[in-house]
Amino acid sequence: MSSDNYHHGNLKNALIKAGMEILEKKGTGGLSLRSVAKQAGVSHAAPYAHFADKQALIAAISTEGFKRLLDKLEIVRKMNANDPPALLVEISWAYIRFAQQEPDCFKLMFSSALEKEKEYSDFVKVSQQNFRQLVDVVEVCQQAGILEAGPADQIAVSVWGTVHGLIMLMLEGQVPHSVLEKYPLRKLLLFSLNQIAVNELTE
Amino acid sequence: MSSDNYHHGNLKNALIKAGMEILEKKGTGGLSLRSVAKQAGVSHAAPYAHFADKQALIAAISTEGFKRLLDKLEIVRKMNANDPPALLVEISWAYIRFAQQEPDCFKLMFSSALEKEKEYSDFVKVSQQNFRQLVDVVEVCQQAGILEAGPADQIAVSVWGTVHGLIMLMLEGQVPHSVLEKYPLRKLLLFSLNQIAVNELTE
DNA sequence: AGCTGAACTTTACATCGTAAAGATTATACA
DNA sequence: TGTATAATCTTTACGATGTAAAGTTCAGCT
Repeated sequence: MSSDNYHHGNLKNALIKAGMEILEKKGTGGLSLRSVAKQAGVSHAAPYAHFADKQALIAAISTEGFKRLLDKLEIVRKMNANDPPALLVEISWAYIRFAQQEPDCFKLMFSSALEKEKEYSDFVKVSQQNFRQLVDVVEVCQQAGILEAGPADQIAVSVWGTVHGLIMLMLEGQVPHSVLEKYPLRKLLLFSLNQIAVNELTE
Repeated sequence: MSSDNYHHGNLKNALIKAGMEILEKKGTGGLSLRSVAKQAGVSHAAPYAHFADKQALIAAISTEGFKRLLDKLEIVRKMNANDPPALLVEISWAYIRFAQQEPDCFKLMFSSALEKEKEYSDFVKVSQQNFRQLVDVVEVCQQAGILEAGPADQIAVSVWGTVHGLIMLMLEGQVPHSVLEKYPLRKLLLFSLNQIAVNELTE
């Protein structure tokens, strides 16, 4: 807090924050250990006091991204708790919006952890939390009769995959322009969700 | 052909091939320009005679991966041309199998090109070709009554997203073990496709 | 006050992408 | 056929990167 040079006090979190800032400004390409250290105002080897290697820092940044995503989804979930059709649509839409607003962070979250089978237990934990929330939503929708009965975890994977695949193809520029001109992203999402839902979801 | 040191003869393709080999053996982390050059038996700067920079080589490798995927899908498409339900299932399954067999190549294909808006026209071309094939399959399935009528390109995005998202979440280790133990991947695929299909798809 | 260990810096090194200049070969044109 | 020119490849060089090792500073305990 007071001292300047040594014992930053909370360098670990400062590095994660610095990493997210660089990710926003410079994208994945600019995310080097040294640049993160510089952004946090410490020497280039300082991160090694808190992270085993670059992968570990990346994992921590991904975990932070996951937490932010979780928070956003949670808010949407509470706001639409007693309107299951809207819940399904809006939580999916929030997922997509997050991916659009922080594309580099989002891509990092889904392209890092398994590099080596190092556990990164925080990452696994928040990932599981995310899935559990999704299963909850599915169960609510099942009880409301807008998703078919059956194993909620299996349906959750199916729904998640559909939404995740859509935004991924989008971010990678795989969805042809001709399609995007005709149907805005929100329409594509609604359409895909309607493939899954038993009753029609509308705006 | 004959001379050894200079004028390799077909270095461009040799580099692409070398890149795919390294991708299989060492994964994305081992894919450096220098390692690719060494694998092809040339000096580390030789690739610059054929590729503008590393990104361009990566794009070429991705394009080659896309071609291989396209070939596999084409074979499956021809084998199941007059059995639409099997066509839909098997071409999706082939997509997933490819991703499982060459995960690093697959991930590269869907995580590179847009780095800068450099055109990489070959990549765009083969990507469009892939989408067109998918639209064809969708239309066949619509005519057979196993996919609902409507704009085929929109449905194609939906189907592709579903399959792509499923295997992506899988490769990134996001699908909980508990789910995988209960339902093998093929079952999860069938389940997801059945969410979309109007008539039941079976084995 | 002095010891100990954690947090941070400095130095060093191998590897990376890439630029520049030199060497070698193929090709086009006289 | 001989030679200029361009294409292909090598060599050398440089800055940036990840990381190891050793040195420095500081907090807290005895």
